[in-house]
Amino acid sequence: MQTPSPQYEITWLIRRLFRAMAQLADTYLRAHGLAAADRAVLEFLYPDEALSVPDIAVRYQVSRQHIQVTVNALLEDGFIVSRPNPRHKRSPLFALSHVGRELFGKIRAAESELLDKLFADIPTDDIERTRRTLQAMYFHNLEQGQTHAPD
Amino acid sequence: MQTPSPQYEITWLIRRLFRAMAQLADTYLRAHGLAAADRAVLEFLYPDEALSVPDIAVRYQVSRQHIQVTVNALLEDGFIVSRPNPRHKRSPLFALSHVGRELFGKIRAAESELLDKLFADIPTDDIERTRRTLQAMYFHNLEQGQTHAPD
DNA sequence: AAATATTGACAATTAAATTGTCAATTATGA
DNA sequence: TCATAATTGACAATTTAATTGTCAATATTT
Repeated sequence: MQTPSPQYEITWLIRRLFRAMAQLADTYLRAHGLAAADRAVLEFLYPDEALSVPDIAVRYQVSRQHIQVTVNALLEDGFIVSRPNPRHKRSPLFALSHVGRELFGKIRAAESELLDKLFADIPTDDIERTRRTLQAMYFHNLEQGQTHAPD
Repeated sequence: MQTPSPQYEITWLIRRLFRAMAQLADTYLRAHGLAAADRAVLEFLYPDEALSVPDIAVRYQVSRQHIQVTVNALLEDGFIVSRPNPRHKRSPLFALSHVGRELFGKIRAAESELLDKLFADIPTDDIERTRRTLQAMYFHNLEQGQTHAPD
């Protein structure tokens, strides 16, 4: 009945925006044969980080078995490559292949056009503050947050 | 390789935060026997709005059949009540029951404590700007956005 | 070396949602 | 007004993303 707090509205908007974005993303990800989890994996590897399957699962906060399947498929499709892991002899590290990096770059480029339109009316300063606020929320969550580790 | 634009980071953070929030919410929603879709329906009705099943489906951007099932269950559990719809004789409007309003109020109260902690370090002005920015993104999306209407 | 933990592979299951279909209304427009 | 088109609720089947469980192999720790 009362107006909800801005904090509450932010969480509400995050939920609504996520759905809207996911729906839009699905259309163009499918065009490349990718699902949301594939995209997440490529995204984690894009900053030239080589990660193991359990590493990615922890970051994505998803079961390692799920990421295992995703990674195996991406490997099969040639979007990522495996290399030996100095810290675990059994569990290799994965990095983007040339093809994978090119693909993800293309996706990012297409998205950046959409984003420019989406943020066209919003002052630069507000964009930066929004980024900082969400970043702080995310850090806060990582500190407190229940780790997804039933294994 | 280059630093991503703040716009991109915002969308990335929305995706990550959604997952983190959903995981947390699941734990306390389950305690009341509710799923995410139940919560969404109660949330849409909380501002004393009476909506039909198709109305809710459009707002939640989800198939009307899915909401139909959700609404039927909430009705059965006594969290919502139906009343005649002056604009459609066949499709009733739904509103929160006393019990439903009380339940959702309790959920909101519990959440507001979590939110206070989450936003504790963030300046009020930044919170308000973040809200406005996300709101603008959401409106923008609603205007352009592909309506989910395969029916 | 023995005990413990992690990992990959595979299978079964769950949960949220979509899609399809049908009959009954309800709205529209010629 | 009457015929036609669209909407709605009910039900079923299917899809998809993900979890959970289990096992053997390998690593790590004590």
